[in-house]
Amino acid sequence: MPEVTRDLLADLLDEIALLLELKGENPFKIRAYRNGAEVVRSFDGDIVQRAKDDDLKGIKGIGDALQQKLHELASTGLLEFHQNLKDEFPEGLFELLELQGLGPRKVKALYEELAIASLGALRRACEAGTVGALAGFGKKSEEKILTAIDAHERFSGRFLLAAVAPDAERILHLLRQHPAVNRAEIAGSYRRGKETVHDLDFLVATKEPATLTEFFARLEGTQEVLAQGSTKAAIHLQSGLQCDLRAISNAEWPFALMYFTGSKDHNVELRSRALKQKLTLNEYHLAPVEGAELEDPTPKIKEESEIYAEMGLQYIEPALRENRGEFKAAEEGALPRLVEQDNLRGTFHNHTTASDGRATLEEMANAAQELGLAYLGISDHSKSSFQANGLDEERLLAQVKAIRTLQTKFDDLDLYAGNEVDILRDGSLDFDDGILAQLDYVVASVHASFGLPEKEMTARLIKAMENPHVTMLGHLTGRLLLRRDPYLVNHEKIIDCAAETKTVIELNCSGKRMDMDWSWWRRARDRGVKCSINPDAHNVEGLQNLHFGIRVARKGWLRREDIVNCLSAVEMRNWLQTPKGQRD
DNA sequence: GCCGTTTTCGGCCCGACTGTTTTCAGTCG
Repeated sequence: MPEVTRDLLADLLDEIALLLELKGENPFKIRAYRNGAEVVRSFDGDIVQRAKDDDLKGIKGIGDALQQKLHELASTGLLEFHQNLKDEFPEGLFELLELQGLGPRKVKALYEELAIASLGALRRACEAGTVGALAGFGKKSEEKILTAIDAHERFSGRFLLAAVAPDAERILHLLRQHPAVNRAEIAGSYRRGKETVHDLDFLVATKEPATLTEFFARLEGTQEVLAQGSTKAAIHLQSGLQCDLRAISNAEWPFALMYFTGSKDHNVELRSRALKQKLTLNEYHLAPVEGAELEDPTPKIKEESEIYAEMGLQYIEPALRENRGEFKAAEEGALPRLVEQDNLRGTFHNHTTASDGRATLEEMANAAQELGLAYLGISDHSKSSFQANGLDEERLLAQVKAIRTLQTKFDDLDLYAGNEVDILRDGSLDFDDGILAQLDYVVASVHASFGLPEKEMTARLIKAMENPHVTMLGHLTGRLLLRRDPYLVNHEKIIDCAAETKTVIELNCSGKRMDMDWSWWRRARDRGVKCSINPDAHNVEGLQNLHFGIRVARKGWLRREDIVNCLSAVEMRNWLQTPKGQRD
């Protein structure tokens, strides 16, 4: 039986939704399952235990049917309803659904009419012309499907935030320079600060929309034009990244910016709130519903914030727009003042050539100074990470000495000597306390034995956090975005333990990690856990990732006061000298 | 399948683009 986790419950509900779509079920039933998955993902509490105990009553979005199914799944690890559904379709259909332009209806038709159930079979059928003969398909469809299969094979379809940022900012700059453009912005998940994006959504306010879609379709670096109309265009860049453009008028700007920023769930909630005020909201206006005796607020709204104001809400920052409690907070005027890039004063988890870094201690220090940081912590790997040339006791103590010596060359940059110490399989640490006590701080991380069951992995991390020398926990789940799944950890228990032991949790903002995930930070914050935004830099450029760390921290509702590396140099010195258990 | 300060039944957000169609279905966001 697979281990039952929150993600397992949520993913299974999503999969049911997909299967029901293939069956052609009632779309609202499908939505109910998708919504249920989201409720499970964002539930504040031990949803797995609640499901096991059949104690889900009263959770909004989880009705009788989902309660029963979640209970069955959590207590047995299986769900008969899901198994039966799954048996109706071959596995390969899921792959077909990932293709651009193919939805459940078309996949269903291909399967039922032509028995196509794999990418290979689909490619052959398109090449043979049998797909084009199908009702609802034609010559063009065959070509598009073949192109989509090619794209699918080349790219997984998602990209790291850090990887798309250069293209994103380049194109935004070009749009803003265009003489017919009044305003331009990148909306979508990029604006919301998601750690990976599927595409980039550009928005321009202009009097000449068709000129802009034309301009956009001819951008340098374009591999292929997917669509080009009078107000909308879509391209594939050579990197495989899809970029969409919407061209709208000045008057529509605030509505379109909000609409295309999403998230989808945020928009749905906003629209339904508008309806309760007898207003209808879309990407063009906020207008009274038909028959309502109300003044149309549209003409006076010039900025996004005024839409929220009109609906009696505090302005909700894009980072928070995930329908995870931001509406309730905005209603109560209780939204946090989010941390900003300027608030950051230093950083801790960084490597040098002493282990697997590519820059020397001195190069890293110079780079930190150039970035305007007030302090820099060095934490190379410990001896068990032999693959990363981890330091043994002798080399570590020599490094501490080197850091103290280098410090004499810097007046306005404090250097801290730390270590990224391996948490061994049983939760003990790679160095004994006598060694750790000689360091300014310690990051404790897992680098091996990823496959432990959740309970053991959680106990392993908790044991490490209970060590008084462990300042912070490094990359909590070890995930590598788009490459390696996180190992199993009970986030709730880790967060509670961090609060109790005053252990900081790292927000590892290496582009491929962004770990702990943004969705957990609000909970951690509410329990008084502090965050350290660390780039896990292995070279000088790696320090730049702090910028993305701030974006993800904002997404996690974090304020300046929740982040230890927003402390000033003096405050940090005091903080590190205070025994762990007595720290704020 | 979920939900209820209009409702326990009848709603559930909505518009642009494409291709296959002659008025619309499917997909996407």
